[in-house]
Amino acid sequence: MTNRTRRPLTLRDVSEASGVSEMTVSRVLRNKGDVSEATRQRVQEAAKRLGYVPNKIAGALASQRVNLVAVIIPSLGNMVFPEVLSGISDVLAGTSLQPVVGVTDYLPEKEEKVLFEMLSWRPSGVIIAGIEHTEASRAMLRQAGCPVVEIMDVDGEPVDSCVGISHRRAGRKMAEAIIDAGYRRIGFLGTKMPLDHRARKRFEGFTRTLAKAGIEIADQEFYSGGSALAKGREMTEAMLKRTPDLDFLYYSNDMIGAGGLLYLIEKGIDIPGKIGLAGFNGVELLDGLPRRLATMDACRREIGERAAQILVDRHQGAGATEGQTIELTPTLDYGDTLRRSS
Amino acid sequence: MTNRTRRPLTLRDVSEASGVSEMTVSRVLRNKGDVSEATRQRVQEAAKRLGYVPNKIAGALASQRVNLVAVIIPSLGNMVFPEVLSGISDVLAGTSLQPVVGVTDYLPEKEEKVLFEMLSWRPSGVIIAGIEHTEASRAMLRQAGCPVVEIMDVDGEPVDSCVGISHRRAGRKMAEAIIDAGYRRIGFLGTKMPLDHRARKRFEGFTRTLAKAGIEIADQEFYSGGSALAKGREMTEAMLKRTPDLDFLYYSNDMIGAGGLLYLIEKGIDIPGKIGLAGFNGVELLDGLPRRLATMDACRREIGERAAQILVDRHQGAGATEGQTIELTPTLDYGDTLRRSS
DNA sequence: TACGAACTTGTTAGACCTAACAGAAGCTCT
DNA sequence: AGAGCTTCTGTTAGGTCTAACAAGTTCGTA
Repeated sequence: MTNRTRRPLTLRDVSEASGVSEMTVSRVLRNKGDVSEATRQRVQEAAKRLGYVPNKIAGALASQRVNLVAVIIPSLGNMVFPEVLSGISDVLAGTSLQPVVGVTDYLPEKEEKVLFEMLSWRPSGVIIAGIEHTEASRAMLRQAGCPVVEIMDVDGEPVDSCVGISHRRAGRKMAEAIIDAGYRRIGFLGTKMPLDHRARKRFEGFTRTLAKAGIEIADQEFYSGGSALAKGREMTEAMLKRTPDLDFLYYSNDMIGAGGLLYLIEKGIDIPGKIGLAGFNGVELLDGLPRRLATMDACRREIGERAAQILVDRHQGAGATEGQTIELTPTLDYGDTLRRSS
Repeated sequence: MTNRTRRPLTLRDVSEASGVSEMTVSRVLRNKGDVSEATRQRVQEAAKRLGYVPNKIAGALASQRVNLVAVIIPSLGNMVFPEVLSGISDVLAGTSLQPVVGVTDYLPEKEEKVLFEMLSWRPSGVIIAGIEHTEASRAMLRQAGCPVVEIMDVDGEPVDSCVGISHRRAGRKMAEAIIDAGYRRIGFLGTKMPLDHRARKRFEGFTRTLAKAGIEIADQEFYSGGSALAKGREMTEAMLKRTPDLDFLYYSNDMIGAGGLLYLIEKGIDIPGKIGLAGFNGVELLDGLPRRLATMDACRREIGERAAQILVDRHQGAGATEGQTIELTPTLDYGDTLRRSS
């Protein structure tokens, strides 16, 4: 049906095929400006017949508009960022904006590279995870000439706008709930990632609050690599062997928490009586476990939505405020593994 | 430090700042062509000082080269596609090519839209999940003027190249293993997704092979939405209540399989003696379960790598063959939930 | 000294599209 | 009839960069 030429089609081909100027074809294809119904029909028919696909490269250069939003996140390998992404996509779906994602693997140098790469496409906005960046990255963001939204975390100085939760506060809140429930011998299990600032801040908020109550972390262990679920299991076993009198385990993410939970259930240990557990993130996965792990929802979807909405508003020029910070409040879910204080 | 002008910088700004022509600046910035060391230094210094970020839009238009690879997948919401993606990224990381991903949500119309969108950026290659597409999508792929690799599935007629496994064969292989192990009353649990062709093909291969051995699926149930782990649990419970004499459950994916496994362990049922279980995909998650679910690895990472490699080869023009199909062979992992035949 | 090669830089002409304006044709209203 | 609209289409001039070629410079050598 469609002809099999190798030369890519241009507006000119469509204009010749339909006997009007390139400009008119452009107007039809973008639904912009007045074109008579008859002409519109003819042009559309020709474009479809030829299989013409507009060249956005040229369009973007000419119009100085690239309806792309750069979304820069550390990883796709756990459920947290895909969920943020889906919040973003949903909001952008109703607009002319389109997300393009880049992954940094939690490496600042890679973030710098990805950011540079992205900015060289002159996007209409940037959504970037975290509030800690290299000085070069911050300079690029400042110079970008488009709205920038830093997400996930609000503990720090954003370049422009910011949507997230306070991880320090989240750590604090969890510590308070644990203390109120009467637990005293507390172990911490987390990832060995000095560059995961959010995990670090939660840990800081957590330990600081315990310290104020005169409690010190009784044991801690960090892992890297491998299946999080398996690691949670192994680390829990190891830690309880080492420090058998622990009465609470706080995991830096739900996945390792789930591993620990499964291990303890298997061992027939009384949860949350003899030992309490909590994770972080509120991943959907937890719904299917034999018992629901206590966790704290990080508002991931909403973060994505709000961040995207900021860009949409500012794109439309609607007196949208520059530099606003939106702090969301994570909710604590006691699940079945954390005693209630009362 | 950097000046805070709103007007975006161009080559001209750098050329004026360093006193050479735009062309020379371009050469320095792309590391192409001979430029004296002295000039190179001066230009680089100026570019850095101004904070210049090249405009790829213009570059791509002028050079007729866009080093982007469109990667089109149905979803980011389970572990399978991120793993394919990471295979792709790893291979492309060593080249000038860069992946850009689009998500279709298993919707053919959305696939068409995403594909159109992607092609309008004139990518250097397309990697697209699945081998079933609308006629319009197939036409676009044929016309794309760049290499196309369809991935995950080889049961069908690819437009160009193809890397994947045969899901029919995978279903058959699993059925054979189950029959060999002596199971006879078999239940199937899957997703309610008429558009997930790969799951459908596995199911077909599975039932057909059972039929040849004179066995019919004793019960089946399909779900949609919700936490897969929880669904697996619920469906397993419901099915065993309805059809208590089942001696095997085949799940269309590992996540619901894991849910079923946890449920059965909880009930203290003898696995794989009284009842056997198997899933599909070989997700890393399974490593952390109390028992390892039988599964079949779908070679996801390797599929991503091979697909990317094809594009790289063809991009380099290396007498790379057009239209090749690479069929990988999934391996059956008996885990702890499927008796061995011998 | 003149010639060619090697190296370095500049000039010109696009790549394909859109913004802005210009012009033609038809209409309404006084 | 002519002014003033509206509706439709075309023309021109970019947007920013790169390919291809042209031209200058330096150097070694016959």
